[in-house]
Formats: sequence, C-alpha cells, structure tokens
Amino acid sequence: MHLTLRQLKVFESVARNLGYTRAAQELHLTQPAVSMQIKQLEESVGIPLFEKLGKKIYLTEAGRELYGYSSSISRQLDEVDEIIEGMKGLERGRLAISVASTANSFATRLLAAFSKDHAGVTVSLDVTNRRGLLSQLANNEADLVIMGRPPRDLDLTTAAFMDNPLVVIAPPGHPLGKKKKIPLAQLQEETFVVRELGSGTRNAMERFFTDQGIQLTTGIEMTSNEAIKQAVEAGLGLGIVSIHTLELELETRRICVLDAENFPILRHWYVVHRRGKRLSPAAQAFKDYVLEEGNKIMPTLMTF
Amino acid sequence: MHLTLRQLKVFESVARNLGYTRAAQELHLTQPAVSMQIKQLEESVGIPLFEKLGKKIYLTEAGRELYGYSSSISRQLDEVDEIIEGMKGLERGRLAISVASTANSFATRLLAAFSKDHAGVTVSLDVTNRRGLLSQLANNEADLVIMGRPPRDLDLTTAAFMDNPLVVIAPPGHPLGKKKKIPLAQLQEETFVVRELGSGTRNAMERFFTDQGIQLTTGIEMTSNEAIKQAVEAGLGLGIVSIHTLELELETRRICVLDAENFPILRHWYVVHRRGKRLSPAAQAFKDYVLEEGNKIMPTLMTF
DNA sequence: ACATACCATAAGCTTTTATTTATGATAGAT
DNA sequence: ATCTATCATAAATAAAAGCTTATGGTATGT
Repeated sequence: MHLTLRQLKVFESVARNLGYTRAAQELHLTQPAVSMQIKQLEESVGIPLFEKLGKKIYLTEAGRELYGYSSSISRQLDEVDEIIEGMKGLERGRLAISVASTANSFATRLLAAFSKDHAGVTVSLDVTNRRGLLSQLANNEADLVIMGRPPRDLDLTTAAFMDNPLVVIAPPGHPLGKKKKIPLAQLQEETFVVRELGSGTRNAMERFFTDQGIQLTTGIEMTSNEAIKQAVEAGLGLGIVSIHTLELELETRRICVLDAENFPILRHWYVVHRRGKRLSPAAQAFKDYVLEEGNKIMPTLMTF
Repeated sequence: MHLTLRQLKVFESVARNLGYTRAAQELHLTQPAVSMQIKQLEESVGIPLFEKLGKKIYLTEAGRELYGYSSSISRQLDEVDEIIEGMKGLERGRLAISVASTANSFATRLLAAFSKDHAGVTVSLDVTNRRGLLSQLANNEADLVIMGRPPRDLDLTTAAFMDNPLVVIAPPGHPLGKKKKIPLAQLQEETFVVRELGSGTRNAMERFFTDQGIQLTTGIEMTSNEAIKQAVEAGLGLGIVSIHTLELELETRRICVLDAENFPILRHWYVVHRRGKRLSPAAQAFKDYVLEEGNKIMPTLMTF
C-alpha cells in the first residue's frame, strides 16, 4: 500500500466537500487533477472509497474508515508542526542541564530565574560529581554542563563565566582561625575531610598540594559538600570547598575560612558542551544567560 | 512544511538504528539515499533532527518529538491498512440493512443466520415502512433494502427472492371463518383495520380492490402489523396482512385466514439497492445469501 | 600514523508525480 | 429534448523525486 500524503489531503477535501469539483476549487486545482489523485489512492488501497449514485457521491464504508484515520493523521501533522515551530524559538523546548555538586546553589538560582522568563521551556537539572558529568557529556545526555576545569582530551566547547575560589575551612573555634597567612607546612599537621575520588574539588586540591610539595593527611571521605561542612563543623578535621557552597554557613558563623598561604585556589566555572553540539534555541539562550549573569552574581558572593 | 511519508519512513529507520548506514541496510538503500532523505526532511521542518557528535548520531529534541508523532502515524497507517484488507473480504465490515415492517420476522431470522457465519461483520437492521425505505434508498443510507414491489421511477437494482401473499384475516369465531370462496362483494359489508398511508401493504390492498371495482370500508388505521393483528383479534374488523406476519398467530389459533375470492393477493419480496451502488463484499454476500435462502424459507411458511 | 567506520556532497540518470487542456459520458433540471 | 453540472479519461509535459556511483571529510581506535 503506497499512498502519499498528497493523496490523503486531496481525499480529505473530496470527502469533506462530497464533490470532486468543489474539492478542486478548494485546493486550487482542476477537477481532473483531483480525479486522478483519488483514482490512484483507490488503486493503492485496492478498494473503492467513493461511490457515485446519480450525480451525488458518497463515501463507501472503506472511505469512511480511511477518512477517520486520514484526518487523525493530518491533525497530528499539524500538532507536530506547531510544536516544532515553537521549538525554533523559545516558546517551547526541553533543556537538560547538569551541574557539578559544588555549583548546585547558584546553578539552581540561575536556572530558576531563566525558567521564570521562559515558561514554555521545560528545564531539568541534574546534580552529580565530575565523573558523572563527563559520562553525561560522552553520552550526550545533557544539553549543557556547568563544571570546573573541563578536561582537554574530550572535544568540548567551554566558556568560563565565574571565579570559583577554593578555600580552607575550619570550625569557628579552631586554633588557626585567627592566624594570618598560615604557611602550608602548618596545614600538613592537620587532618582533612575530603571529597571522594572523581570529584573536581578533590582533584584540584590534590594537584595544588602536590605542586606545592605538600603531603596531606586525608581523613574521612565524603560524597557531598554538605557532608564535608558538617564534618568540619563537628571538628573531624579541616576541609577544602568552593566558597560558593558556604554562603549560609558563613552568615551563621558555623564555619570559618582560614587565611592560608596561596589560598584561595583560584578556579573557574565553565559552561560546557560537546563541540559540534547543536544547541537548541533554549540551550543557547541559557548559555548566553549564564555567561551574562555569572559576573553579576559573583561579586555578592565574594565578600568573605 | 512539505514532508512526505517516504521521508518519515526513512527518518524512523535512522532514529531507530541511530545510524544512516544501518538504516540504509535496513531499507535496502545506499547510504547517500538516506542522507538525502533526512536532509530534505530537515529542510522541510526547518530544524535539525539529528546531531552528530563524534561518530555517533543522536536525535535532537525536535527529532525526538517528530519521532513520536512519526511512529504514531505509521502505526495508524498499518491499522487502517489492516482494517481495509479485512473489508476486502468478509472478515470485517459494516452492513446496513433496512426492511419493510412486514418483512421484519423473516428478515431478522435471515440476518441473524448470516451474522453468525460472519462474526467480523457488524450488521444493523432498520425496520420502517415503505416510505421510509424509499427515502433511505434516495439518501444512500442503507446498503440493501428488503421490500415488496420496488418503484420503477428510481434507478434501482431489484431481485425477487420470495413470494409474499397477502391474506384476509379475521378473529377465530368470525361468521365468514368457515365459508369457502367468499365473494369480494361480501367483504364490502365488513369493516377493515388497515395500515397507514405510505405502507406497502396498504398500497397493494387499495390497488387490488380498486382493480376489482370494490369500495372498501376502512376503519381504524394502524402503523404496524402487530397492532392490526391485535385489533382484528379484538373484533374491531377484518384485516389484510402478509402471511409472513402470521406464523405465531396461526399456530396458536388466535387469528384465522379467510378463503376469499381472488385471494391471496400475490406479491413478492425483493432485495433492492440503487443501481450503480458498489456493494461491499459483506453486502454482496448478504444479497447472495438472501436470494439463496429465501426459497428455502418459503415452503415452511406457506403451510396455511 | 594509519586503517576503519560513518556521514556529506556532487553528478548523472530513470522513473514517477502532479498538472493542465481537451473531450466524453451521464444524470438531473428546465 | 436540451441544457447544465459533474465526474471520467486521454494525451502531453514540466518538474521533482528517488536512486546510484564516486569521492571527500572526520572521528575513533589500534
């Protein structure tokens, strides 16, 4: 059965108008053109669709059946057309963002603000660690990723949009709390609560200390920044986290930042996607938004 | 948006296989053929449907959306194809039969028997008087009509399949009940309960008496044969009905048939449809069935 | 660095499609 | 009986659709 959409369109018109001539007028065609389309359609379905009794035509049973399906198909084509037209702009779309755990707080804020401006766009936010992000990039599971230090080996398009300082944190009453310019050697005496392997913060931290020739004592491993902060607060050791995760804790003085030598470790936040990725209008808009807004958010957080 | 079913078919294959080359194999095409179909489809929807990252391809958001609709459309085409294939035979179909009131009893039996043999065919039976039947024929509302004496002026195809004798009926104890060869003149003395105008039986009756030069006294008018029989039974007068409506009443001796001169009026039952009407396989089968079975049923009813 | 697997593009060719104009047939209306 | 509206058929044709072969480019993996 080799029917064409053209045939169905013509068929619908004839069925609706119950007349070849009227259909021809509606479609801006000559009457024979309509006759032939119908004839071909009838040939391809192998059964008459109309019957002519006197000068009126009627749909046969098969014709009625086909008409139902045909109009349903037309309606679906209209629907999908409308949806796709919507996706060409920003009225419509789906946007899958993944962010590093550390970026959670401000990414959520960015996404919320963006979402409010673009109600038609369905956004999803996935929070995971660096390793998870890389796997999502490799499998094209996220439209955009927000992370620190993107890897060089994968073919990625990256854009830095905000500073990401890592700082040493301690509980409020810690002996080093008041000291200025703490030498790194002194940190060597302390135990550190650290993120799990595969975390970007952990990587950055280890690279930093290795570069500085310092051998660190790592204590408990935690799989989230929240856990680390709580452990530090409980006196289980010092910690190293992005300043961006500390907003609340600094305000409520549950955690203090140590003034250690060569700190903060200066990193950046990046919006990342695979090179060659076709960003949907929604994704492109969000990327632009992040690049623009990133700098505005920064200063307010930097006051520590 | 001018997309073709071909494009959608190819698109589906690519989306399913996530590969142009694999799709080409599935469709028995060369890879460039697939490339071009997709390219044209993307052009006509105006948005990329796939993205190539590395050597893998992925559906874009728009692609996923279209894929959903596309498979739904394919499924519907398969469905309608199956239905229509069924209608080509007798596995499937709709059959609209209309019969004259008088034919009700045996028509129902015929239809029931036919329906049992063709479970896939949905049959509908409409019982109405002659006038109604003519209007249904004119508006092509019935596939087949069973009636007595079809009109000549309409373009109809008719086939007689059974005798339809009209007889005079009276209540069991009626004075004329035992008399043989009652002269028509004697009937003139009696009151008749008759069918309404527009009824075939009424027409036939009036024509008969006019031809015989008899002026009949018509009493109450009834719109159904059942009502006439009850009226006759109740002694409201004599009646003229088709022998086919009397099966039960004769058996239970609630009604008797008078042996009047020139009676029974011999009429016939016809299967009728408009000339040029495309009979569906189901309709054709039922017509054949009626023509064949009609004669078998006849003898059993004629024993009066 | 090289081979491999995939997709894109170009050129060329055959077939089909989509129409039109012209004409014929038929049923209903005047 | 003639006119009119409507659909069918035929012939001609311009456009396009749908392929194929040949070739080129680009990641990926060895």
